[in-house]
Formats: sequence, structure tokens, C-alpha cells
Amino acid sequence: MKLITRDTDYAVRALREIAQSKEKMVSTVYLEEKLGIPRAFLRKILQLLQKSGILDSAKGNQGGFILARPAQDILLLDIIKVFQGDVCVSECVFLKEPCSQKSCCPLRGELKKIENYALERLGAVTLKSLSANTRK
Amino acid sequence: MKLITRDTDYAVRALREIAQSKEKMVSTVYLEEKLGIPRAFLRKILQLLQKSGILDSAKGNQGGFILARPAQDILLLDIIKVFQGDVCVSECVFLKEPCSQKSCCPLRGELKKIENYALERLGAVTLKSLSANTRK
DNA sequence: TCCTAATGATACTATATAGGTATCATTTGT
DNA sequence: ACAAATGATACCTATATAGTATCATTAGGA
Repeated sequence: MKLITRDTDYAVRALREIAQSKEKMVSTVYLEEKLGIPRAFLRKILQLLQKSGILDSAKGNQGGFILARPAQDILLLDIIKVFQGDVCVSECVFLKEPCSQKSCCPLRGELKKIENYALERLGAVTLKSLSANTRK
Repeated sequence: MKLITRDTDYAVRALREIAQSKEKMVSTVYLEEKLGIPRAFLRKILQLLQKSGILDSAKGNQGGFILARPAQDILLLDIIKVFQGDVCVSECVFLKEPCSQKSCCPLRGELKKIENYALERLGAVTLKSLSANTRK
């Protein structure tokens, strides 16, 4: 059971690197070497982050990526949503089918509580706090 | 993101039915008709529950399944474990590979908190409490 | 101005997991 | 003996995850 998929994890690592960088623009090539993430995959991830408004990008020579807003305004939850959609732990596994217990599914209540807790925690973690935690 | 997979959900429904039954043994055929779960799949699920010690079974004519222990001693967490393994939300997605941040992964701490909460909640729910919640 | 280093868009491939089916062997009550 | 049940096990299919590849576009600098 995974709360975080691989692309989310890669994204967090890349974003931390970008947040800490002194450069104007950080390129995929640089990140690949620093983080050891396969370039093509990393490119896809960064492009998604750009489309979703977490990163700004510049094309052309000396181009690359940069945070679209301060690290303290980027939530872990935002990043997860880009790659995994809404956090919805309590979603009925039968959403697409008629579920005979829709109105009184006895599991729902408990799962919903867990979901709320998870949302609360994930919404409290910022990219800045993730970066601060790092120690060599 | 799913906390509960389909087989776990089916298992809960079947177990509730078995817990409430007045019969000595409950057969797959009966459960299939009552719950609308595909028979072959349901059989696989019940066999797993038997192997894991949650159900007892009897072969032959008039055979079937019955709870191996009282409903209040069967935890939702036990059922989840049968089909999904250990609840391990904070498991590093790179367990099988060398992860350069093993010792100080900044995500781990937060995920671990969420996992602990989930374990606590799921461990507090018994099959009996799930059955009691039902109302027609 | 042209070359090169970068991203944008997009299509494709491989592998694992979830969800489900099928079959034959074995057991047991009547 | 036979029918009704589970035990063991192998197989199939669709979807999601993880990753690759390619061509088009843009912009800085020699």
C-alpha cells in the first residue's frame, strides 16, 4: 500500500534541489546528474510540474526550471495531486458500479477518518519544511 | 490511492454475512447469491481467509465456512493483511534499490505518522463492530 | 545568422498488480 | 455410489506504474 508513488518521490527530490539552487534556472541535465533519476522520466515529471503551475520554465539555451512561487507556499499535498490525483482513501472500490451498500457502507466511516487525518498532515508539509529537514 | 482493495472489501462483506448466519456452515454458493460476488473469485478469497486462520472450513456435502474465532476477535487490520500485506504507508518506494537518502529521507517522518494513525484506527475496528453498524 | 542547448508535446513500450476465471483433485453426508 | 462442497493451482485480462523516444520549438551566444 503506497501513499507516495515513484514520480511523486522523484518530484519532491527535484523540487528540493531546485529550491536550494542559487542559479536562475536549473536544467534537467543538472538534476539528472545530481539525483540519478533517468533523464527522460525526469523531463516528463518536470513538464507536469510546469503545467500544473508549481514550476516556471524557460526554453532555449540556458533555459530550465525554477519554482513558480516560494517554497513555503508549495505543499506536499499539491505535489501528490499532480501525479496521483486527489487523495481519496475512502473512495468506494465500487464507484463505477451499483454498490448495494452505498448509503450505509460500514467501512466508509473509518476510512474517512483516516483520510481526513492524512489530508491534514500532508497539507501541513511545505517544500520548505522538507528542504529544511535535510542534513548531510 | 486506495487503502482497501476489492478482495478485502469482498472479504469483509462475506465475513459479515458468515458472522450473522445461524447455520453451522455457510457455502460459497449461498454467499454468491446473497452478495453478488463472482463465485470463482469469492472461492479464492474464502480459501485465503481459511489459510490465514480467520475462517474454518469443512469439505464435502453440507460443508462450507465458519468463523474460526468470535467476531469481536477479528480485526479489520487482520483482514486487510491477508490480501494486501502489511499496512506500510511509509515504505520507501526504493526499497529494492540503493536509495541515497535512506538515513534521512525527509518524507519518511510525515508518512510514518500517517501510517501509525491508520494502524491505530484499523486495529480498533472489529468484524463485530462492522456488523453492528449495518441497518437495513 | 546559425548552431546548440534547452523545453514542449506526444506517442510508445515494458512490467507489475488487480481482478477474475477455470480445472482437477479430494472429502464427506446421504 | 453420488452429489455437493472445499483444496490446490494455473491461467487470463485489463489497468496502472514506470520508463523511453522523437520531433518540434525556442532562445542565447559565437
